[in-house]
Amino acid sequence: MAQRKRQLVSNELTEAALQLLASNGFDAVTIDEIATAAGVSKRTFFRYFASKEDVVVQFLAGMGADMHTALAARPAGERPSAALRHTVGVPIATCADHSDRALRVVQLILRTPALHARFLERQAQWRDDLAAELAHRLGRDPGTDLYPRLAAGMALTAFDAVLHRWSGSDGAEDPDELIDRAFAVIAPALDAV
Amino acid sequence: MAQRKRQLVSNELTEAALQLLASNGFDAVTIDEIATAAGVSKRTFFRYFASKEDVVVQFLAGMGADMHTALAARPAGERPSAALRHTVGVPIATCADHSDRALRVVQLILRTPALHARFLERQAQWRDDLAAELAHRLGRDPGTDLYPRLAAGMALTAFDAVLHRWSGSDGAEDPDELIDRAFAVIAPALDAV
DNA sequence: TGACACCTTGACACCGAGTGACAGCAGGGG
DNA sequence: CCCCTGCTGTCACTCGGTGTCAAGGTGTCA
Repeated sequence: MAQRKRQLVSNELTEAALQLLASNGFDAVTIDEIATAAGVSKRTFFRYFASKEDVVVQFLAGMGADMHTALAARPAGERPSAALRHTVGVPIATCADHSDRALRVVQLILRTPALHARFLERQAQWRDDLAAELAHRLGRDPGTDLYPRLAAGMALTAFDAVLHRWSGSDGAEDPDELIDRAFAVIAPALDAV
Repeated sequence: MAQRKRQLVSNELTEAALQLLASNGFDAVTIDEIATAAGVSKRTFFRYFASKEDVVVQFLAGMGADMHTALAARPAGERPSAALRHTVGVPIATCADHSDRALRVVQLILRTPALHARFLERQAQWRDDLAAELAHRLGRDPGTDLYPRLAAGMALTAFDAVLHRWSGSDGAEDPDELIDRAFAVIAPALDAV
């Protein structure tokens, strides 16, 4: 009961925030306005989201965990380029599925410096997680070997480039094809011993 | 005359900020404290720096421009891996030269989420600049070709990994050797047609 | 049904980052 | 000597974010 109500209020808040921020710009909207639009108080907003950026970036919250589990689930002997391509494919597929909303959110993030910074911070966290998983997967020591961190960074660089192009083309370009082209570029480095 | 005084106040502010932030932590120091320590008012602080993060991150301000000009100065026929390795070598050399101060600043940035986010934002700007220069250099169209953005991203991934290791080892590891090892990993992708 | 505990909420006060406006104070040139 | 310019401190203000407290709804047990 209480859980469902919490989820309801959270959705209401996210809905109001996304609509207001996307149409008026990030800085022109105050948290009081978002909260009022959702029918709650400013104090309640901060009981659901840690910051103004959070209500937007949390939209991409599960992606990190999704990628980590996706990488862990790949067959053991698979080449790193293939494993990472499927890993990065997970959040991209999520975007493509909800392309209407995801596109608006991504464009808002990439165009707003404060949001972009938070997004990059989250990506850095993803990179650390993927690097740890890769090191474990390949039996490499992350303390002395640069490869895991570099490989995870390259995969996320590809992810970022694809996202950038996808948002720049207003969703016209096919994300899956873009990933394939990006991984064709970085694969030689990922698979070289 | 006025210019020299401006520079003097700016240095005073940076000095006070770096010392206070490094010893007390980013969140525990207010701008009033920094300004008072430098002998000016809070309002004057904001006439020199746009934000609390800025006073730390601006320490790395020139690096972006330095890398851009360094890349533009490389011989035309040089392989991308070699050109980018020298490009990334510039800010690393700057760090190594002022290793005492640079190390403290980098460690502060990597350990403080707000600073890390701003730093990543700045790196993203560098990547855009380097990608544009690379595209111009190689005669590629950045509108359709993913390579320039990916190559710049990989080079900065290497930069980031090196910085991380350098700061994690308290400056014990040799940055130049770390870059060489990192570029040995990513070079196959940079130089593949 | 009533009493109790628990959770959520709004109201209020508060702090710190950041900005706009204004007045005062230096120095440099006429 | 005066005026113009640039820098500065003060003040008042907005907004993001947090701690506290009292009030209201809900579920449980007797």
